[in-house]
Amino acid sequence: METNCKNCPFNSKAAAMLSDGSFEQLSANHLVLKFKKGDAIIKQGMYSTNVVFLRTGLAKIHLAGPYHEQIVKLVKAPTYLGLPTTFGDKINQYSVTAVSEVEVCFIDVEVFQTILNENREFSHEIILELCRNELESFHRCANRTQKLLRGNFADALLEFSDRIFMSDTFVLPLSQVELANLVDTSRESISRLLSEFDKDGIIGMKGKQIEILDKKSLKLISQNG
Amino acid sequence: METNCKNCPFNSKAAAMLSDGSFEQLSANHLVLKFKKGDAIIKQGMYSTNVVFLRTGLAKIHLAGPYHEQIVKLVKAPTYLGLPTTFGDKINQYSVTAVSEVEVCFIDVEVFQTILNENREFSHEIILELCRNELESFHRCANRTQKLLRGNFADALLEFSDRIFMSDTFVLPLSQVELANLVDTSRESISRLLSEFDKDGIIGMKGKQIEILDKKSLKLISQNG
DNA sequence: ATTATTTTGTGATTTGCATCACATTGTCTA
DNA sequence: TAGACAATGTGATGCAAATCACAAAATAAT
Repeated sequence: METNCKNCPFNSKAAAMLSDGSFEQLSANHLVLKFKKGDAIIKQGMYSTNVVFLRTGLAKIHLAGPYHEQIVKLVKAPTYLGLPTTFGDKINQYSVTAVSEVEVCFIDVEVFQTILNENREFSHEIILELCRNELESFHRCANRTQKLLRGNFADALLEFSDRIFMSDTFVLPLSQVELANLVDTSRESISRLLSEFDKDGIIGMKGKQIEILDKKSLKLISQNG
Repeated sequence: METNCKNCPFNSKAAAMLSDGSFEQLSANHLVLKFKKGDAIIKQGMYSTNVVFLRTGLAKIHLAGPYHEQIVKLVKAPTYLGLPTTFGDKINQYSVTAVSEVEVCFIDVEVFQTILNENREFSHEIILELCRNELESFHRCANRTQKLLRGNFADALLEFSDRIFMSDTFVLPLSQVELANLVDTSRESISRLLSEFDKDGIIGMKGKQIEILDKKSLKLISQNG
């Protein structure tokens, strides 16, 4: 019943593709910007006519939920952001905020559209990426709602380790409040859980520096309560 | 903070488009089938090389969650189904089951691909539809996890009434177990909630026949606890 | 029709986690 | 280098909803 990266049928390619053929037309028409940790890259509710390509760094996708801000996911370069909003009514439907130093390209939708029209491979990759996102969303949502807190938080840690940083040691990229909004709990529960995992020798923690000591256990916790 | 259809920037078009220009090439290459309520149209884990177009009827998209089957959403014709799986490794990543009598077209991916390549408008519409789905997913997930049970169930009833049946009276398309799996609760809670809403005059209920008597209240419940 | 089997209704009990309420530490800034 | 403000740690309490445990309907099967 468990869902993880191994089950995922896709690997990201669309992002890397642009460096291939159609890069030239693009490079003349994009704007590269740097953002600092905490800066807003895309703001929900704002008008925008750009697609954003995250070149380097980490960002969080978040949106206003009924009661509090919801962090949908943490994304890592390279990836496209803001497609849904720019193709729609051009009002951003979610926010994206830099979580580390970040480099992004702002690409005008018209230009992006043109490339999409003229490059079948590219548009195919974009479709793939969107399909992948949809599936990911389904599974993420099913997990979040069915699993207990411990499992969800274990998942978050595993994702940081395996997908985001690809290392057993990393600095927590989010505050406890943000972690709570990512995993759908209270800040206090995150605090308690971190202490607990640390005490149980599952992770080592000094400040925001984390080391995954017992990935086996984490995976077990992910599967059970 | 509330998210509902009014906030949704998109309206479904891609599905209807095929009847336009590129319908001919398609009609020679598709297979129309009928399914009865309860029949599996797409089965998670099965190999498939078809895109499915739901022509008429209702279907549920569902997948194996960590602990029980999760109903992602109820969909209504016309819509495409199974894109993510057919574009990926051709293993269905979710199931789709008929919830009413249903007519579907099975379209070979190759053919679908060709149309996509040769028809920019169509491929654009597909991209739009996928973007729309992604946003919908985000919001749905944020709501499900943040709202209390009453709010979520109120939403489900409102969605049936406003989006699926477009009428204040309808027959519940799902069993209580299914409703529970859609709204992330236990079957018992659904039963209690239905009784409660009935007792409070918010809905009228005889068997599975439902009438929304007080939509105002339902919307209030949706917003608060 | 009559039995079997799946759905539904409703109480009693348990529990995971939010919430409240502070103490403590860490981080900016003037 | 204070002083201020934000981020964290941790206990005590409360509550929404799951779970357990059946009875009663409703459907399906024979």
